[in-house]
Amino acid sequence: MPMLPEQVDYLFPTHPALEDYGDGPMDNITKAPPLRMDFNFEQSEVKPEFDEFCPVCGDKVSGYHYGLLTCESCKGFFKRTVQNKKVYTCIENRNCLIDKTQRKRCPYCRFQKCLKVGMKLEAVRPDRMRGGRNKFGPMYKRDRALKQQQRNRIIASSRAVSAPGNPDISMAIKNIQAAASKSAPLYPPAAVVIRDPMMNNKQASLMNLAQPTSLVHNGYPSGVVVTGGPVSSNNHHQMQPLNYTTSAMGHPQNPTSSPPPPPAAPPASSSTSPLLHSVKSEPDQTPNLILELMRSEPDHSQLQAKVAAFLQSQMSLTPPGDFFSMICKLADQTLFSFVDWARNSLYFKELKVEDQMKLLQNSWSQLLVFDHLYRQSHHHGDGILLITGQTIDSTMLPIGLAAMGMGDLTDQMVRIIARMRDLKIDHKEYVCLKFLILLNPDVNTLQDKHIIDNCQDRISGSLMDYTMTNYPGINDKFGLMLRVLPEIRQVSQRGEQYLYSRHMEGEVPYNSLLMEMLHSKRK
DNA sequence: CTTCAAGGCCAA
DNA sequence: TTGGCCTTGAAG
Repeated sequence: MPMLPEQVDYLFPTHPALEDYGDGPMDNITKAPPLRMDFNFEQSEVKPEFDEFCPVCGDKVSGYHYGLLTCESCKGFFKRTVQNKKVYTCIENRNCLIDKTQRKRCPYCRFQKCLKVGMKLEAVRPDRMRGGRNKFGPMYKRDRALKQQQRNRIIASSRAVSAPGNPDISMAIKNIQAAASKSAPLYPPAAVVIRDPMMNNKQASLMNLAQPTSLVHNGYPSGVVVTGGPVSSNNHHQMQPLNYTTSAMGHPQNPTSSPPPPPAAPPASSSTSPLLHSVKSEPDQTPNLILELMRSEPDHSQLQAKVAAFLQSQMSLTPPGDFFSMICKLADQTLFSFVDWARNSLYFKELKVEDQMKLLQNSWSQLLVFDHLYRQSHHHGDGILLITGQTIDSTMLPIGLAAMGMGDLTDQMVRIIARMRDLKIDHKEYVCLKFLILLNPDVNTLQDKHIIDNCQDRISGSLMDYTMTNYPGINDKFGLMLRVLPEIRQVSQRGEQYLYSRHMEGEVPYNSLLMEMLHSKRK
């Protein structure tokens, strides 16, 4: 058990279970802007209230109870426990999972979790007086205001991250979510930031390491460095191996992007493949379909700068050294960019909203993993390269993974990166594979499965043409690339498990698209 | 007056 | 014992 915080002493000095109280993050409550998938972005005042989930068990929140938003049952449980000075014991290892279905199983762990998420003992009245208000009233009010503020901030940032010509990602998500809310109830985003005191030191040092020494600092106060923006193209040398480029036809959205990378194999060899000539665009031996797919690509420099700027804006809102929260926020922003990308991309944008929703729910984590691993496969320096262009110390990342029996997840990712590197997957292939991940015809109950089937075939065909033409030296590159995808899927599924575990421990920082996606599948 | 977070009640 | 619903009463 973590150390007792000083606050507990005056909170409830007489409670018999006191020595077991967790690290009650009393003042940590809720850096948690709700961002429901079916949230009304335009009219956020319509009903933002309690559209959240209990941080203890995930049930629906009924209001503020004893310091924070909880469900009715945990409110009652907490009240009974404190009023009656109940002492529970755990018959397991004091780490029982508390969720809506299992919360009755172990009152010991349930109460510990109540304390851990920040329910306040002193809000239970010793005199049992009814009605009225207590000293937490103003706090609830502040919290409400803070949530609203955060909500607005997220809306703003999601808009900022979206592509210049298509600024309304909110609308996209709203549309998609409207469909989702009919079918799949969404699960509990945590309302509370729980910091792991055991981790703070390591995390703090990690954040220090996160500053890429070679990048310009731009005068920001801490941590985040904005790189690779439209006017600082000389600062993103770390991204150069990424081959983030549009095709030779010159995409209008990418006026500042770096020059196209030479294919690993000489394009001249393509002339030996006369069968494919009819689908080739002459200048770079790329099938027209792939050039079309490339048009949907966001401008990387802008995306990088915007995500980095968002991260910077979040630094002040995140407890210092809370590395995990920052990574979640980073993933969240990346996810926003993927939703926006999908929404505006060839084929996908023509699909029914219900199908779009299902495809995104199926693929979001794979897209995140694939994007991340692709980036690493082109990164040859030390550490892990983030979408912002920063690098972090890779030795610090498996924190928590090993403890959850996922230590080999890192190994698996390293292996996949090595394979991707061997295969020399370039940016056009990356884009094709992204589409293949997104447009998965095997997702259940798709209305337009045949269309998606057809898209898969066309993209696969073009990708095969492209690899055979441009990488004749790599035997069956196409087939080998496709064989990476199941592994990506496996990693993403385990990643979701990991995220879910952290979430159930109340450690995922804020209600986010990330959490909504995570829960949309679990139902 | 309304709001809403306390405590209370009681069927399951 | 649980948890959904009810009653209360100070704050605004």
